[in-house]
Amino acid sequence: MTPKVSSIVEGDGCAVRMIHPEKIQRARDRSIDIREIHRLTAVYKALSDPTRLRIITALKGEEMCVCDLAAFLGISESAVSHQMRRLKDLALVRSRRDGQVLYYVLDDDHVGDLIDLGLEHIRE
Amino acid sequence: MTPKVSSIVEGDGCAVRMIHPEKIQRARDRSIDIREIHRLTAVYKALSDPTRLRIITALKGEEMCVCDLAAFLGISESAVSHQMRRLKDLALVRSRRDGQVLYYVLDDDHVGDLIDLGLEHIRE
DNA sequence: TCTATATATGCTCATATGTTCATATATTCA
DNA sequence: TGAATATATGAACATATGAGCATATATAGA
Repeated sequence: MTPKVSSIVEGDGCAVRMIHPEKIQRARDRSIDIREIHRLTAVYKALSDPTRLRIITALKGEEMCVCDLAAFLGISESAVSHQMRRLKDLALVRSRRDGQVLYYVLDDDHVGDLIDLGLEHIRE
Repeated sequence: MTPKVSSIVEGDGCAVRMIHPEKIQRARDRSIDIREIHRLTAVYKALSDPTRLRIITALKGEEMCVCDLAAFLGISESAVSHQMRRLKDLALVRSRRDGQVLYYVLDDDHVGDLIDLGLEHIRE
């Protein structure tokens, strides 16, 4: 099969080369809304850092406070706090205050599931 | 419940503050091997960029070549090629050559599952 | 109110990342 | 073999990111 190049000219005047216009059209048809793409990448980004991933796997078991997470991870409490803020902004964790201590928990089972599925992938 | 701070001194001579030593121990007990952590973060990192995520969702439907992906995404073929290399290094895609054209496919159903689960998470 | 403790925040720096441009490689066809 | 096409690669650059330090806020207890 010899593919034939078809070129179209876009609105901005730039020629765009495409070999299979129908494939491109189908890709557009099944594409996910760009806002969802960005929210999705934000979630994966949260899981894409070793520190954050270790935090999340730790929280998969039970709630923990900043101080204990810092001891578990071997990094400063400030660094943990920065990461917790990110995770909180993404609604992956939520906190519960008991006196001076903030306990963090996973906000959602999906997060744990994502990690389990990822593990399954790399272990196969 | 008033937590009591216990401090231990680590091998390097630094005092580490911990409120719940038993929580830290349990977190250690259930912790994932650090090598797996890094492989896992690499996979999530692959999904954490809008361009790559759109590439993967496009390939969820059918195989596509660099040229068509570039047209679909609206970015240069070089940029696509760089990303395909990353995805290939992570074994998320594989390629099939037909003449001058390289067709990429998802190498693994898990990747698609990861995305579906992520979508479920953000849509709930 | 004053002090101690637990966590958060702003700033900064080193490093990582994504894209572009120019160039290289690989394949097809004349 | 030489030209054209499809993709890959390397260097450069702008931006993003994670962590540390200093400082701020919040809560508890004296």
